[in-house]
Amino acid sequence: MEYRLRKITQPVSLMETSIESIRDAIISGQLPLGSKLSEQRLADTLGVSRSPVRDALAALQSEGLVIVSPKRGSFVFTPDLKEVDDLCEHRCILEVASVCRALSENKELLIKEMSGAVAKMRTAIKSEDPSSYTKADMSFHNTMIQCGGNRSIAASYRRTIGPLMALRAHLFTVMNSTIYRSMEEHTALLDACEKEKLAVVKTTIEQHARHLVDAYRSSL
Amino acid sequence: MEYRLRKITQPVSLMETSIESIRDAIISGQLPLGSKLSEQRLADTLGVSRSPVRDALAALQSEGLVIVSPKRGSFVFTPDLKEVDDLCEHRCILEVASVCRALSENKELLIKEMSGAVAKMRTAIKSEDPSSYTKADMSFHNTMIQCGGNRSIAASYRRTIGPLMALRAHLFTVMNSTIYRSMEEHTALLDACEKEKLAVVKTTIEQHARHLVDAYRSSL
DNA sequence: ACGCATAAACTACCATGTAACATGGTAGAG
DNA sequence: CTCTACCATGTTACATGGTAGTTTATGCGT
Repeated sequence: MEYRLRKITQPVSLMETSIESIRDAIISGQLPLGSKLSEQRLADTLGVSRSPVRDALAALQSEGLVIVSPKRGSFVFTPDLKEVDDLCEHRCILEVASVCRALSENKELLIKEMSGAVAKMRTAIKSEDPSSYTKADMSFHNTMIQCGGNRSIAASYRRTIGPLMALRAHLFTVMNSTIYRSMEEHTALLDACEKEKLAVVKTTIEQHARHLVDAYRSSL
Repeated sequence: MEYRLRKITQPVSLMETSIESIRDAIISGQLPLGSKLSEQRLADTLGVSRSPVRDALAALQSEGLVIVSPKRGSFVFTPDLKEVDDLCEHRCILEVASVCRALSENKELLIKEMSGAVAKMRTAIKSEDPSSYTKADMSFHNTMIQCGGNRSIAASYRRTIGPLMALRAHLFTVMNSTIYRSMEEHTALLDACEKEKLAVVKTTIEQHARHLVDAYRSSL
């Protein structure tokens, strides 16, 4: 007999939900860069005590989304150009390495997932849904990392991509005008992967990342 | 008017001290892999309350040295072979990328610092001081990362190298027999950097990292 | 002796209290 | 007007107690 009962979802800790909440608020741009984050105010807003909020802020600090200044307060990160550049270079390195490994060990899955993400991006553009496009974009890049099969790199990528996603949201008006170029680069990257042209893969990824730096520079 | 007063160094937070303490105990092998870490016991041992210990364990979890299992307890990490392999591959990628950038932008400093570390290693071997050798080894590798000049990569490297250092300590009896080979590889790497033979740099770093995986595999 | 239920011990999670520290404004002395 | 000390306020670092979930020990019946 099979019971039609929903599996009991183990109650996630308040700290986890706090992390999600605050991270989403930062990445979505709801909390502006550099804005102050008071433990007490966040706790009141989220309806929990200061402890899980405090733990969450510490975790988000290790993700680079928050900087806590001892005895002074916590703030949403505010990168300078050098930091954005560093983040993008780091991201490129991880993506290129992962894709290379994925192509040699997991090519079918990689192509399949990338194609799916590209399709979703296409429909998002046709229906003019920037939010869907962003989601598909993130899953496209996550696919490259996941198919690489290296958990250490995947964990590092998660901790590195947060600030870039937040920046992307904050620069969205700028990025929006370049959405077609972004689309083209994704398809070019998929094509290069299918044909296993590693050099093209590398330059395409680097080009793709450079545009975020350019956008940030021009926004200053 | 100039006051002849020494600037007051603000006392480091208890959390920082706790992190250092616990990390050192893990990396030095004082706390065996997989051993249980009770907040209460650590707090009693360190003479502080549970709060800074809790914060420290959370931070060490993000470094990969500790895993906390909700409501069950915290434990020193216990990697399987795949994880060690992933860590080493990740490390190689970061080191190779950093050295390439360092060679093109900061070569003099890189060579100078690497030479210094190699010299220290040499004297450590002559005086049969494994502890000094390990320190010099770590500063050798840190130099490669620091001279790369990418802070994002440096932060990621810090979070990745911890478990490998701990493993190294736990495998020390095995590693000890290969200390001469390790020494040779470091000098070979320095030589390749001086001559800017990037391909040699890459293969040497990969070879160097592989030995840790091999040592761990043979210890199972 | 063995399986099972129950209790006890242990754990981290969370709430809250306290005190030290940082900062900005303001009144008073010069 | 300027400079200084004081004070009010806001913030975190840390301590501590309660609670709920997990593991281990224990006792009981078979």
